Amino acid sequence: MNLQQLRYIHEVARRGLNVSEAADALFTSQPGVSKQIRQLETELGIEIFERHGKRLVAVTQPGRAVLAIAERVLRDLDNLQQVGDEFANEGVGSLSIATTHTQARYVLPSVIRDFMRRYPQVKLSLHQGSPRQVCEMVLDGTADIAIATEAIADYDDLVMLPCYQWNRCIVATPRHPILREAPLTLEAIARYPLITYDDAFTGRSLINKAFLGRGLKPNVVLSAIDSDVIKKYVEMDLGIGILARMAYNPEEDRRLGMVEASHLFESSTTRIGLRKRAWLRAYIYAFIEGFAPHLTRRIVDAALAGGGTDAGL
Amino acid sequence: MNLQQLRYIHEVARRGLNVSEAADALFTSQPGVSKQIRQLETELGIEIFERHGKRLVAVTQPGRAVLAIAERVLRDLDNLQQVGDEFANEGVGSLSIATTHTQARYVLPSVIRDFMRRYPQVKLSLHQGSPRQVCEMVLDGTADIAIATEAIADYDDLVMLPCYQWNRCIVATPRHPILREAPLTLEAIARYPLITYDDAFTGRSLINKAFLGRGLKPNVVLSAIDSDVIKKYVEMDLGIGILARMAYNPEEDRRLGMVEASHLFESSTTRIGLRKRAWLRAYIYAFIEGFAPHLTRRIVDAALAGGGTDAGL
DNA sequence: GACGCTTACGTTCGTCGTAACTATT
DNA sequence: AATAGTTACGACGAACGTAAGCGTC
Repeated sequence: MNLQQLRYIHEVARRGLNVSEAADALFTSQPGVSKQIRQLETELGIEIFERHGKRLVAVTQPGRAVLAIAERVLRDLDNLQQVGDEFANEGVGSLSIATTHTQARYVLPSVIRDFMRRYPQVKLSLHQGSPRQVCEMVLDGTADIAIATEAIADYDDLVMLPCYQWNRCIVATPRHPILREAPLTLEAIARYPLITYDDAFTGRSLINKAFLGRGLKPNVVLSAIDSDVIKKYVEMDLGIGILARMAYNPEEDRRLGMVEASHLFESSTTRIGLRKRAWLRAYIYAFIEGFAPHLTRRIVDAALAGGGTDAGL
Repeated sequence: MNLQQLRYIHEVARRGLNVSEAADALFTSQPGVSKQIRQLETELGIEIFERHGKRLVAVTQPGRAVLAIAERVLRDLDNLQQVGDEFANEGVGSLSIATTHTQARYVLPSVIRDFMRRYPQVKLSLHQGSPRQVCEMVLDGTADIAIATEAIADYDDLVMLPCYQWNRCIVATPRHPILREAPLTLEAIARYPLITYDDAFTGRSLINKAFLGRGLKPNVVLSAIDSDVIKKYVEMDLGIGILARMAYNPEEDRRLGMVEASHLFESSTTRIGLRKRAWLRAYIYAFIEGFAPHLTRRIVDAALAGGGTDAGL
């Protein structure tokens, strides 16, 4: 048994049981991969892949178990490399963050500025995507950490740590009557054309839920995946906007009026997502703590090791 | 990086940093081990071991991290082998149980009889030891599962699953006055010479606690590690015995009188201990469920994966 | 007939073990 | 002086790549 064999079966499984493709991806020859796989199967005394004649057509039941363990081993090898990098060159390295627009634009800038000041030698990269994409980037190693609000619970191999809670506000053109409603109600909001986030983004699900709970059918005329688009169209008076509170800045957004709407919606929790059992470089812990001060190294470690999710909050 | 290297550093660390000894244990040459370790260190870019001249004297800080991960990888390789064995030969294999006297003698016999009937092809072995030894047998792979009551909480790499609760009784010669005390009190018990379990065995800690809680100083004239010894000396009227309730059998123990004492002591919980993230053969799940019916495969798997300990009960 | 996996074979690279050497206690 | 680890070197074996063969779609 050796590591190559584990890499091979993993890649073959990942590539839809196509050995040739896997071989290419691993920069080696197809017969080599084929042979190593058979060898592993012989050694373990089981078939990992089901074959129709010569073609691989499925993963057997023991194969699934083997693949699951193999994957864990490969992740751990990654972790070993990480440990090496960490100590060989403390403070030097890279940090890849996958996140959504709202976080990247309105929440992270100050955190990142502080982080870059403290770790000038860390190459930071920011990948933007949907909450789902963001999680998958972490799973496949493209990113080290994910930051998002939605759709982020259903990955077995991710640990999700709550960072902060936030709620929404209503924005409209400065003299819009909605700004003078007191008290502000969902019914009042539902009377106007609405502009807000796309489904699956930035807590949109809780917006839907609130209206649904009162039997209201909001007239969403435009759904965007980012706050800036929403603001732009609200400025043009296409409708009123439901915006994440942190996306409104009285100085920048002088052309918009704003009223708090926290009492109308459940608050959303933004979370950090990490690969389970990952080994993190020291500066990653620092970044996390910079973003969510209650997430100390101790707490993060505990969550990474066990399954305990909602530590803190 | 390869698996040998991980095996080497693990064995060297385990053997007190003695490379020659590790080489012997791994049936290979000392220079080979030495070289592979250096190679791994070079590849990772760190020192795993601290050297004084040529001698290894300590594990460095990164070394600790590396060793921890390496160990996990090696365990996973073990698991792979297990998966192979399981599917290659379902129902054939071995099961090694590490436990203490009380369990082996009074609780397990019926469980094991049923198990052997159902899995005649499984070679069963029973290892007896102190609770601490029992846990260590599981950690180093000598045993698959540990069953014990005491001192079983403080191993990070073990998952402990509660199986059943039990309490104590008092045994004495048939006409002993303690048998007629009503209600039975700790004060009454403390008046007589006592025979009970050794510290660190069979819930002794809770016996101490009960007396201490009432400010009593029991006169323990003999502490044994097994129930049979206790009974024997109680028969000889050297004192009265505090015994695990399940160790008294009215038919076998006709020469002893017994009274319940559950109301005097906290009840103890006997637990099964498993290595975290172990891959278990199907019959092991069956054995566990035979012993503690609430510990279904689902529950055991959940506990093995995460850290969640006291599932059930 | 095109694509995809396996078998066969020669080359290469890596690992292992022996022996000689050096450092530590 | 003895014990323990490193360096050096030669031999073996395992893995790889190329080329040809066979099955499946």
